Amino acid sequence: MPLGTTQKHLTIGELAQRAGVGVETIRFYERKGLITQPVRPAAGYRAYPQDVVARLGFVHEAKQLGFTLKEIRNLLTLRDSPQTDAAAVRGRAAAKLAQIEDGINRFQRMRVTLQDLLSRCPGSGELNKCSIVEALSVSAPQPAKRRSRGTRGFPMKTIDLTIQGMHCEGCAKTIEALLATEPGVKSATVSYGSGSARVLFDPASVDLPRLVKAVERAGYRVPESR
Amino acid sequence: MPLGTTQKHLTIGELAQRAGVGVETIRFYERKGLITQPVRPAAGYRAYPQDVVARLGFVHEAKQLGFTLKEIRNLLTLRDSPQTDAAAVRGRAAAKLAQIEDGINRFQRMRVTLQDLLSRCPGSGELNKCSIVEALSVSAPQPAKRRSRGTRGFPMKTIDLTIQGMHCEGCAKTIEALLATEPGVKSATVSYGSGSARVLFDPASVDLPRLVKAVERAGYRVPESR
DNA sequence: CTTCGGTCTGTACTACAGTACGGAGTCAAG
DNA sequence: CTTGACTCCGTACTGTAGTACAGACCGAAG
Repeated sequence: MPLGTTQKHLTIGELAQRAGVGVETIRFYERKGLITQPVRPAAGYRAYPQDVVARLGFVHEAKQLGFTLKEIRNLLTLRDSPQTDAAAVRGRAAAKLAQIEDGINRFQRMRVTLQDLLSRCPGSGELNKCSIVEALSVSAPQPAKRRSRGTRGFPMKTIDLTIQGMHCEGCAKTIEALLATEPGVKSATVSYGSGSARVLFDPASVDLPRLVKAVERAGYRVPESR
Repeated sequence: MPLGTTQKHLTIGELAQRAGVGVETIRFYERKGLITQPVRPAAGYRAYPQDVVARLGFVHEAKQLGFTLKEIRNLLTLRDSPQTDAAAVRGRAAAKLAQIEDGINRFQRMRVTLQDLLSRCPGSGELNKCSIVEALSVSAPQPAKRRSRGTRGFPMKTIDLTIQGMHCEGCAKTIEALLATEPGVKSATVSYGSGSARVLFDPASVDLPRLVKAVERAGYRVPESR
């Protein structure tokens, strides 16, 4: 048995091991107020009660959900005080959800643009023919601030299109990217195996014949069945 | 007219204005190697040719696509040398796309968990009845290191699963997110209209019965056809 | 000729989540 | 009683993308 009287207490190293983090991290969390300074019986060595392991588990889980350490500290403070109402915690979680959804939307926009650029860039050859360099070189920097979001509320629908003429997963990827660039299309997945495309779109603004034409222009066939 | 002989050259302030960034930012980019030190005719003042505006536009656009400044510097270096092949740029863009898709998946997993927690937490009342606090308090930290990347090279395949019991697009979204959290699943799209899920997965690591079970646990039926 | 704004350099600071290190002290086992 | 592992504290450093500021210098207009 190490120090800390019985097995009722843990040294910082033991705690770190059980919590799956580094020793330095625990002291860092202490500085940040996530865990309180434990009692120090033996010559200044920290002696932790076991429930701190669970506390660190809480920190770990909350981190997985995207909470920052500062937010986790607040969450823990709420949890520690018995008169806290669940609504307080719920509110924090809802706010974090909103943040995450914002993040997803930002990423999704990048993804669509990149897919589009990739689909139009030849695999090799002269640089100035590459859509990527070209698109980025479009100099349209705003001297003033620009704000213009929108697209809240989602009456999104899904549709499947049969596609003929694909000969590998690569073709599927190409069509996917191509569809994603069309106005009104939120996302598109194409399966080579089943020879079909699934498109998530806004029925108010999408132009179906246009989508079909775009796919056909790329060298594939879209039978008019649906 | 300010200094810099004619309007052929810009002072740092003018450049900053046209590019829509701060003066400090331009000098910061210079330190980072994104733009080269311009000539200094008048008493050490930087005099920029106009094409630097476009260069800063490139930086701005690339940032929007998620490239870091370091990556943008490499992109610019490629663009600056005439013998660069488009494949080099394409490769960078493809890598960034993969990173972004990773990010989307991570966020999506957070989103699902948070939505789930929120749906089960009462709007108010005693804290210990709140699913959020409860779920986070589950102490299951790994004592050992967990490393298990891999997944480079992509023998990804697509599969369609029939799903019964959905009653709106919301159900589809739920299943989508749920599938995305399973190991080996790269992405999943579910169509309420056609009652099926399309899963992009790594055949080497995915556990199909596990996926089916996950969907069934959520209250839907998956006929064993395929 | 003075003043006001712009520019110069270098360093320090922000947020985020840790990691690393030096030098000292301590614990338990051989 | 020595050795090796552990712990202490404080500070400095990582990477990302800037922002802020001090003190000096410069150019043009009143």
